[in-house]
Amino acid sequence: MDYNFSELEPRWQNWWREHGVYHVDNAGDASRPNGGNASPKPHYYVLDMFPYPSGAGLHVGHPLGYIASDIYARYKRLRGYNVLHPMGYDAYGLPAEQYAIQTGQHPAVTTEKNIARYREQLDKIGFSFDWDREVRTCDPKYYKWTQWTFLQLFKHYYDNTAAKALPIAQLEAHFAKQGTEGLDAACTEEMHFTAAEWNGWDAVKRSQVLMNYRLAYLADTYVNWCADLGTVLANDEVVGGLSVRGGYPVERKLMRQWSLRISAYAQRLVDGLEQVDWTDSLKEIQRNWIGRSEGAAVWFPLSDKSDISFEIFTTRPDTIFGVTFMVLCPEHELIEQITTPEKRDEVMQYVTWAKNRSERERQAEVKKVSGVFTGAFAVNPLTEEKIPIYVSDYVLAGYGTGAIMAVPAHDSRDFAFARHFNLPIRQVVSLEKGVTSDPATWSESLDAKTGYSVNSGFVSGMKVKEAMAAVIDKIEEMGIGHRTVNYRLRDAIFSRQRYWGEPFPIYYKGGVPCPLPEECLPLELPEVDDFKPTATGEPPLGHAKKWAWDEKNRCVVEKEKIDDVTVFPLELSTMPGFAGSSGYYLRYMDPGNDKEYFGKDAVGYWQNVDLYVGGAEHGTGHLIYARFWNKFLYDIGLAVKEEPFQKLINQGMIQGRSNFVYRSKADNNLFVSKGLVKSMDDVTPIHVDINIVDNDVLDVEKFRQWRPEFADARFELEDGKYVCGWEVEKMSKSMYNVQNPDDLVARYGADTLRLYEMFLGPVEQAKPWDTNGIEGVHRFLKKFWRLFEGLSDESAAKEELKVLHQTIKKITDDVERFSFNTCVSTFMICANTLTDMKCGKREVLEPLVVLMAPFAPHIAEELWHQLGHEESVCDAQWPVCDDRYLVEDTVKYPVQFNGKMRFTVDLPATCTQDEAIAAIKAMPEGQKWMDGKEPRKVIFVPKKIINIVL
RNA sequence: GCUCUGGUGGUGGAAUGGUAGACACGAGGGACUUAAAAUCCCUUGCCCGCAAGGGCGUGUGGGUUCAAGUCCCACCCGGAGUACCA
Repeated sequence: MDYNFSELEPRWQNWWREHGVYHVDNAGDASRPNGGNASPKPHYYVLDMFPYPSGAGLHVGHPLGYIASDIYARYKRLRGYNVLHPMGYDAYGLPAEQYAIQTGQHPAVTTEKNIARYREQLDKIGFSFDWDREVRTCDPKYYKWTQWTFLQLFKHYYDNTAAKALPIAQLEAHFAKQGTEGLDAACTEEMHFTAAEWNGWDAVKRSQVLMNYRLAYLADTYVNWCADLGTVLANDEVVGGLSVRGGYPVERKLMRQWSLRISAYAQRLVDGLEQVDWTDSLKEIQRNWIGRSEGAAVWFPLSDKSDISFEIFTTRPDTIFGVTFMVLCPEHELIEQITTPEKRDEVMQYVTWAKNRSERERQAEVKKVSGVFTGAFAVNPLTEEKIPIYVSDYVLAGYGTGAIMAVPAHDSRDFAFARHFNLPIRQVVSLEKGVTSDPATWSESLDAKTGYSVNSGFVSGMKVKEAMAAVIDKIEEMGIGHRTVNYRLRDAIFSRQRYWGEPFPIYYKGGVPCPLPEECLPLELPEVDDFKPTATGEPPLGHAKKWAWDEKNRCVVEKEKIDDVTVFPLELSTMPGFAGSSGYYLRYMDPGNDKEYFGKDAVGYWQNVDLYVGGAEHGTGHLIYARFWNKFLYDIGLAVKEEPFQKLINQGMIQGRSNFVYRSKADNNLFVSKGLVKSMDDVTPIHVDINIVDNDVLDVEKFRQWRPEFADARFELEDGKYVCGWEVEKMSKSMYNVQNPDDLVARYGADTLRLYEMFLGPVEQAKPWDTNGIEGVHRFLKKFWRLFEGLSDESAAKEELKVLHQTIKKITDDVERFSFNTCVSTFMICANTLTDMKCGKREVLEPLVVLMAPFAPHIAEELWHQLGHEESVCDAQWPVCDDRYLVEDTVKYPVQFNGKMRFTVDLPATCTQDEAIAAIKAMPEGQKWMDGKEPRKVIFVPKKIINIVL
């Protein structure tokens, strides 16, 4: 019987579903249908980044990571683990809403449709997902807990002393007792007040103060406003001044928005990277994004109004003797106060200009120097020198204090500014002790943190590192500054002026945001008749008729009923895409729970994700948010591990491989085969659909049918074939290089697709999709199948068992290190060898089926049952390598002379160095290369190599 | 600019300091067949040579080592991240 994948694959997929083969229980969890499985099995959690179900469906790049994780999940299960391997959908998002604006189709409808399509595609590939645990971020039963977490964030603040989140009530108690005295908490701006002041304030004032501390807070902040999307965006959603989604321009704008005080967790987010098993490059991406830098905060007083001073941050306190000017960012609040009357117009003009520039203009003109003198002077606290204060947009409002001390000799930006405005440049660091030169002759500043201080008072002669410490000590002693750490990481803007997202469980009572009672969650997304902003510029929820909170009856009511007595307006923004994806991995542990986010037993059992697989593009977004979310849930006692993802693998992007035909410029109907193109100037390359090209050979008939304008195309063929050119590009519709997995499953079967995706190369590496090799993998499966046609119960020969155990060893090692491409090769080698040996012994083939099961589950399940088993191969036992079968009597030694390999020699495994040399001397080849000389040195590595140095 | 990656046949890739190119694809040749599909066999890094054999080869140049694709230094090229972060 032939290998009939198209019959066998759907049959087993049904069987798995009917038998609930992929259903997973939490140990001892009585809420599960079968009362829980209290097995002593160790647990293992394998997770894929869940997909956003786009309208285009899956292409061949999406399942790459899913296949890898599925192999590992199945492998772990065969090794006796209780494996959690769930899947769901990141179902809220911009594209569905943009589509709704264009077509009027409700996002819920398109999302539902897209999910169905994704599911259909996923099912065909034979994954071992436990679909009973599916989550969708747009499902009220799910987003109830997203909203709930938001409320907890709203109700907590971050206590730096305790280094964790604590309830707001505790903060209120602190204020009532001692004001801000003794408080070290993360906040938007430093506040100082007494208990008496606090106790005297009314509820509105108190709520404003508390807002300064809440982990989810409402504040006027500079946000990334994208007019085309009609919403604000988080920093990681903007690249180069354009929105990641859609590529629309983004500008800075001061707006009142919800934010998450993720910066409070910056240090823990850095520290946590030490505990996880991620690639160095990904950890580096996160470290860069968090951008921790150590330095000093120093107060500089004004020279004429010494009661006014302002704080700067510097990483180079050692260069304080080289400060020749100060710079404030255009948004700095002191500008108004300090600018001298005669400079006022000029400064205000500059500030207005700088503030109105778009992000993109600013970034595009980084090299251009601009700025203006305020007329005011500061005093260098260490030198008592009077130094001018400038305003320039190269100082950013969002970092540090928005003010700097400029040391042009040792900072390239300050250097450029000084050169432009003709400001003095003073050298205070030199590479060689005491050796200086005239900075006027320099072409660039000396930025390196190495060398020695010069011209620097009491630190002159010290090494830079020592000088830094000495200056900080001095500043602290003088009480004008202190050692400090700054982070680049900004708080995450959490509002979106959008429809298709989680509504905030917040209503406004006299302008004061109030949380909905937790028992009233979820606050369901209302219906609107228009997905665009309202005429007055409100977000789409402004169109909702029933969108007000009745405090008394605790329910959502019609907007007309708003009286600001018992019925109040609800928040009109919705949450961003990362809200729902930040904690989904925890929900999978206990997806049906309607009392809690997830049960204590469930999280106690599964702990955290052992293996997380997904794209590296989430390095600065999702992976930061999720870690933050998890740490917060850890602080409030829900999560049990501080880091959510123990090990993480980034699957490489699959690029498209485009094919081209070459149209003659002289004859618009003539297409020249690639080998016959003399010069690319004579032809126009045209993208051609890869589905009508096979091994770079064009199907000319299909090409004529492909598009009407090619109906009577003529071809210049080589060897009777039209050969196409190719190039690696992004996989996209417009390049006609999108490969749909369904087509391949139909043609070769899911097992072939799975093996082929793995065979393509290392999972983590980016690689072009090229269908050319898929035949080889398919041939292998047919060969493997044929081995079973000669199935016999005879006992296997030693040599046959050796092949088996070599394979067991190699596959086990390679799966452990996620080297799935070499696993496929190993299977091929094994099948080739056994075919040559004509080995159909059950003793050999049965364990082999188990080894294959994670990779090609359908064929494995079929053969497993043909071998007489009733249970699924998923629950078989992973074979163990027995080293006894691997011992060799003889070893084929490569023999090197002076490090160059010359020939090989078969020697007994027990051979000693002297015996080996004697044997080599006895051989004609040995004599030839010895050339009558005696070895000066011999390196003999038993069972590896012999190197003779002459 | 900075950080991280990667650079090996015609192609995808293998090689965890020890025979570079496993395993595949493609290409060439052959067997079976009326023919095709399927299957099987041989050749296939480059150069010299009929062959036996030899030389050269992992981006470039140095180095460490008995031995380097692998480790170290410098440089060149591609990809990704980030970008006035004081």
